[in-house]
Amino acid sequence: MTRADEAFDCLQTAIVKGELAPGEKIGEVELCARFNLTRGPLREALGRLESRGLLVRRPHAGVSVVSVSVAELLELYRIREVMEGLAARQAAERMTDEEISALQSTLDSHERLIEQAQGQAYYQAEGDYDFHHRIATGSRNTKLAQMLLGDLYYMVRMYRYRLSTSAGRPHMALGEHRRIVEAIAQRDGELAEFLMKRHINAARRNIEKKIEEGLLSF
Amino acid sequence: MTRADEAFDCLQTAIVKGELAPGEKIGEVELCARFNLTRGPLREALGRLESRGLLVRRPHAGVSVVSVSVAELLELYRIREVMEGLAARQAAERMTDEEISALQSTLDSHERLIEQAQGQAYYQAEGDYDFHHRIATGSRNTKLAQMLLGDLYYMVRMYRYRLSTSAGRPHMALGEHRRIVEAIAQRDGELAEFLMKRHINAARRNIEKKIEEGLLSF
DNA sequence: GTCAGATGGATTGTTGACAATATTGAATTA
DNA sequence: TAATTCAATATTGTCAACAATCCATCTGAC
Repeated sequence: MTRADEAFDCLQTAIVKGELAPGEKIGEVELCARFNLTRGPLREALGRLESRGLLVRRPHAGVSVVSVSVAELLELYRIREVMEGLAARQAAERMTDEEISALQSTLDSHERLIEQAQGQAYYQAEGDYDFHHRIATGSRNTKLAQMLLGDLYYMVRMYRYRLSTSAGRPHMALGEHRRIVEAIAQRDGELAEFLMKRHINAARRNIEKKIEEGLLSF
Repeated sequence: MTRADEAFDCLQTAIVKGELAPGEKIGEVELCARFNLTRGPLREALGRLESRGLLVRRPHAGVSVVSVSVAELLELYRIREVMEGLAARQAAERMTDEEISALQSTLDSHERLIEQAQGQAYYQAEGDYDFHHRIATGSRNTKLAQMLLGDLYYMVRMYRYRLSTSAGRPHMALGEHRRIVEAIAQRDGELAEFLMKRHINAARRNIEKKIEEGLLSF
């Protein structure tokens, strides 16, 4: 692992976890001091992060974490809907039997986690992330998995940390997950796509509802 | 425009146009000499390109242009199908009337270009690119446009240059384009999505057919 | 008092040299 | 003769200094 990779990981998690506030204009030397880096690798990491849309960089004017809106979060869910629908369909066609049973096992442990840590949003979010992660890789579509895992999920997690809006509908989400896995196990790609799209659509509408209720501030 | 940006553009077009062969392991100093750059900006550009999946970089082992297969090209078309379907739907909902008439105008000029330069694959491909470009931006979905314009289209164009497989069905494609624009003009997002998906699906099957006929070598 | 312009400071962009590591080739041994 | 190990070399990763550019503040005029 090279220094630039370390810098990339550190900065990415820092942005996702909200340790670097959105819109915050932050200098390179300050970042170097904070993460014990030198400017060379840092700049490489900054370039990569800019290319992924997590921060913007104006020439001679410094870098700033991308400032975001709920409207854009909803747009992300629209993208997720179609892309993860495709991922579910291809996963149903291509996952090995071992992968499918492993997926079912993770759902079981998610269920236990939900029962144990009632309302602990963090674990729910992690379980959700695990589920979608497995299906993305199971699609055997390299670019699709790359775009989902490398771009979209990081942005969604960033919003999650920032708004602390991990749905709050764990049981319902788990049930939807089970039905999707069922469709995959039956190798019914069309149904898996339909269910996945509906699942993400429900999550998006849940956020919209919270906005209408005034529970999400901006 | 900074040196790193120049390097990024130069390298990207060089990769897309095939001037840098796939799988070719190329040294940094050679790249510097070729594009009149120093290693600092070059490395930044390399990081960005790696993050976009156009080249791979193993530590202490050099960079090499991503080597690709037709199977992966077909996977790209699967992704395009769902993403551009979404783009068409949102474009139908959100494009301004001015944008729509501009889109119709571009189709007219494409038609003239096809008539004039019969079989000149290059212009057809450029026209096709223009069409999809306008719809992606017209979706008003920042991230969606970014993913399509910044990632997928460059990869597709790379394959196009490499295989010189610009469909060869210009009139049919133009007709499909017209029907899509018609749906957008009528603000029928659902129809626009359906037609766009079918359009890209047809393009993918056209490539598959050529493979079966042995016209595409690898 | 306010706006315009210029200057100083700070920050970014760039460069070249230095250190660390993988590859390649040759030499040795089984 | 083939495989393996070792060393030389070339290439990449890293660093610190230099140059270019922007931003803010200060000064001056209207």
